[in-house]
Amino acid sequence: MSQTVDRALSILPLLAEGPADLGQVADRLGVHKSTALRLLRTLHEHGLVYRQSDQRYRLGARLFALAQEAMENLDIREIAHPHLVGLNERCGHTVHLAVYEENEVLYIDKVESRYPVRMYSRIGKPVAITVAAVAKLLLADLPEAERRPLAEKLDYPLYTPRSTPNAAAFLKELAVVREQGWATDLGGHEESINCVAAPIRGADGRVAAAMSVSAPNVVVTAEELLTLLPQVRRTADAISGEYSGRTVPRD
Amino acid sequence: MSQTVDRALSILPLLAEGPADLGQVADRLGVHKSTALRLLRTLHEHGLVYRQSDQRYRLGARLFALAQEAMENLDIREIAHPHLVGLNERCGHTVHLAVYEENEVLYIDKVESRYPVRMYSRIGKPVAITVAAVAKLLLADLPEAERRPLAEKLDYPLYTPRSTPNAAAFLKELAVVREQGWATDLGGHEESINCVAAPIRGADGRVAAAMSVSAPNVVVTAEELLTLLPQVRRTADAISGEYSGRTVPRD
DNA sequence: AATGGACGTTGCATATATTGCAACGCGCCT
DNA sequence: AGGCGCGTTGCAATATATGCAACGTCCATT
Repeated sequence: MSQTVDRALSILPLLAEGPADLGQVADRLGVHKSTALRLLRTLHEHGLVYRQSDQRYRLGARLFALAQEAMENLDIREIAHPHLVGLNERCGHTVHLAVYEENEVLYIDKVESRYPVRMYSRIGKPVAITVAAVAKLLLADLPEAERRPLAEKLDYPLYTPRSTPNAAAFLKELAVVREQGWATDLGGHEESINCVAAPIRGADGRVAAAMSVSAPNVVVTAEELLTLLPQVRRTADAISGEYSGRTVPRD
Repeated sequence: MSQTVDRALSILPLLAEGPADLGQVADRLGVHKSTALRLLRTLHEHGLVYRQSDQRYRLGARLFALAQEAMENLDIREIAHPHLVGLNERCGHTVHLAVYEENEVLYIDKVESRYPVRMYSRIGKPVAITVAAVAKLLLADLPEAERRPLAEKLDYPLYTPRSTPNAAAFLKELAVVREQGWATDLGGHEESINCVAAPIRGADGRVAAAMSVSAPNVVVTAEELLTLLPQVRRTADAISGEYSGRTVPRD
């Protein structure tokens, strides 16, 4: 909509790939070097871009600060955090909190497993949307008109033989998940990792976030993990109650 | 330099404070609503801004993703991380990694204390530059021509009675730190928290990053914490060796 | 030591993209 | 119903971003 801003913002993902010099940036934007220079300068003034000692540009520090600050203002995260920690203390496994946003599901909080074997994930990173238990819950609650086109637009990478293979299977799974009110990922993303997840609902009853407990096979079997389901649901419900303003936090 | 981009980017910190609607954004930018709308739309297309269900804008998902990617490109972080974890396993306290960038010092990694009492800090957040042990190391190594003006430009907030009071005291402290090759913060930021820090150097001998161990008085006294100094320095040196390509990581 | 090239930077004229305005549509509350 | 607040759109005016060409600097090559 705004060409100048559009160009400037296009620089960011470009630099996310790695540092680049002025010429490279100008080329990839398809603009004159002087134009690229001025855009980079503006980004620089705002701290989004940093000029390292070899004169090349890379993403800047303020980006972290902004992301961090924004995180803190996601109030669902604030409300949920103590509950996630509590659950982690009780069961010991990795606990995740995720939300849906613009065709993506992303982790916004995480409490690490207290077992030595941990799973790989990062808050802020988009989730494997076709297999993750939290993603199933979040997508299952989308309006039909949004869910179907999205499902058909997605890629269905076969992380493992148990990964969701295609849109049809995914939509079927989502229907099951919506019905039962919880979801699992049994080795669909990484062969040896299982997850159980439950939805967190806002005042309007819509799914506002989802949380999960994950553990590798070497620590607990899938069956054992499933015995935690009631605990996970209780925790999610507690968060829902607080988030929707029905209950107050206990101190 | 570029008015349009400048305005657009000014929206980001504004939204970091919390969600805002179109009118608020326009007011704070000092532009017409229609202008603000178009800027927000462009930011939206790039995923930096998200429109929540109540129509208000807040920072979007791609910002998190970008911040993450930017982090990953800081290769010093990658190299240092296992060392930080190792040190944390040995001493149990909170371990921080920080770098200097554009008149700021910021944490880029952190391993949480294993004691129940933890200190408050966030990666991505600018550090209390006048008192933090890591900041002293990073600034102490700046060229004189850069260090002095910076020191004089800084504010010297009195977090505690032991905070660095002014530029003169700070520059003196930096000279000591540069000489001895390590730094401390003994209750200068928060009354009950002490830190010991050591520098990480690149191939050219310049300080590329700094790491610290922090613990509250209730866990260990300042004297006890200081006994960890050799360990901290060994860890920092190990990272330096690997970062500068002199040694190879042991696996 | 001299030369060539690559790269970043600046001033300037042009044209294009951005701006503010005014009007419209929509939902909400009185 | 009617008025108000808010977001949205088309348009004309002009402020603004753009590409160009020239310059400076650093580095590698002859």
